[in-house]
Amino acid sequence: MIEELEQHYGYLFEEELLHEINQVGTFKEVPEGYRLMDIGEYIKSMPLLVSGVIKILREDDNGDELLLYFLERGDTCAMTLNCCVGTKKSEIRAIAETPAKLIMVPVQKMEEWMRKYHSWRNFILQSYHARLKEMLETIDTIAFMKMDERLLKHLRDKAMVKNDEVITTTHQEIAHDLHTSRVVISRLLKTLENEGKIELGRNSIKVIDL
Amino acid sequence: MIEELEQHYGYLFEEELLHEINQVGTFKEVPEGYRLMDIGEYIKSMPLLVSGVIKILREDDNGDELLLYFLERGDTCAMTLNCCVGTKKSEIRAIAETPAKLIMVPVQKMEEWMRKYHSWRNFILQSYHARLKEMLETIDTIAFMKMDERLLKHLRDKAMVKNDEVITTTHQEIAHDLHTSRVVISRLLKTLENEGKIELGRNSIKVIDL
DNA sequence: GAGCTTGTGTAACATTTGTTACATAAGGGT
DNA sequence: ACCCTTATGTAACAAATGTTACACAAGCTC
Repeated sequence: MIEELEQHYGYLFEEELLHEINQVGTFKEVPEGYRLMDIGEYIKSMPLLVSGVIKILREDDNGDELLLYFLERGDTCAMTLNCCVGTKKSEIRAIAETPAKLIMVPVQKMEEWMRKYHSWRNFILQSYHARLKEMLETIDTIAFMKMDERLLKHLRDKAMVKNDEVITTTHQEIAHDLHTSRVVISRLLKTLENEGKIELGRNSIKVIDL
Repeated sequence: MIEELEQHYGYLFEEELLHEINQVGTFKEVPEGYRLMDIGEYIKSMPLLVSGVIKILREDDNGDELLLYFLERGDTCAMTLNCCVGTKKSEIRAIAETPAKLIMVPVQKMEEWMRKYHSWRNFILQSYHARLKEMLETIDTIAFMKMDERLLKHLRDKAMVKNDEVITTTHQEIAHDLHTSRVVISRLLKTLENEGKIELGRNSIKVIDL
């Protein structure tokens, strides 16, 4: 595991902290679609994302879902950070959007490292900062944008994190992520295609002007 | 200032930290409607709210507004916390919803106290936690609820923080907070009144079943 | 190729929300 | 009392989004 650590977090953390992480952390490799965390589950460890993309979802009481944001390499889940202060249950669902590699660190170390390592404190604060900004962006999106704009943004975001202009997905899945119906998505996608912004195929969407 | 501090933060912070806050902090008292912070403004100090209610707003490029949440006594603004790590410009607007008293602490102390005081670390993490939860609730509200539900929730929230079942406001102001039009609010309010959930007056709304 | 499942296209309609326009009321100032 | 500003009520219509229903196509299995 030490190589993965050095490679992706070496520039962030002190030698000593890297050593500690290496000692108590466990390496985890998950396939696409793997559910890393679900709403109401107890959080026992926090993930440091080494590679891959994780999508973070919110669900209401009726089972309606909404995509909050994507996590990429170097990110950690801020909701997990809360474990050591407030509720220990997850408020969100985390699904591997691509195959992913993670280092899982026991949450008990959080506070100890906060005291000992300047770089860890910074990392945690940075993470909170990043997550709050992403939440703000999510709010902007759902509060101020109409569905066609949200859809196009979603496609671009997805193409971005996957690093591929061709997205492999179904209209149904997009509808879930954006919390609307499949018919609405099909309709809007067709419009976007007519406008020359995307090209539609079965199980695939090519985003033209990224 | 020391009495205010003792009274509202005494149970939270160590004696020594209280002393430091008292030394470097400045006391601030603002009237209702006072704009404490605006989007794009530079953040030089973080507020510890002693009394009153602050409303936190988001605005998009077109000047459309949306109420994010209310801050109450004992809260601080998590967006301010970011100042010492990321951007130094505010992402949000903060308006005094009631007359309010605050202690303003220079942001430079943040990191120093994070190192020195266990209670400060906890306070900061707790604040982030609370803010993230509030952001999630805001997202739930705008993503999953229809306007009539949002409106009723808003009225109840407002009655709650103001500690008064009679809300003094205009339809126009509510429309701004919920990012919709005055006509829509008037319409829905009238429906709520017919359902016996509220009583309407000029410049006032009485919430029946809190 | 027949039969199945899954994904997509589209029409017709319902509901929700937003917009425009105007009437009227409430209260303040003179 | 009269004028003015601000707040509210309501109708009529427009636009966006959600729902239901169904046709058909693509790919898979047998």
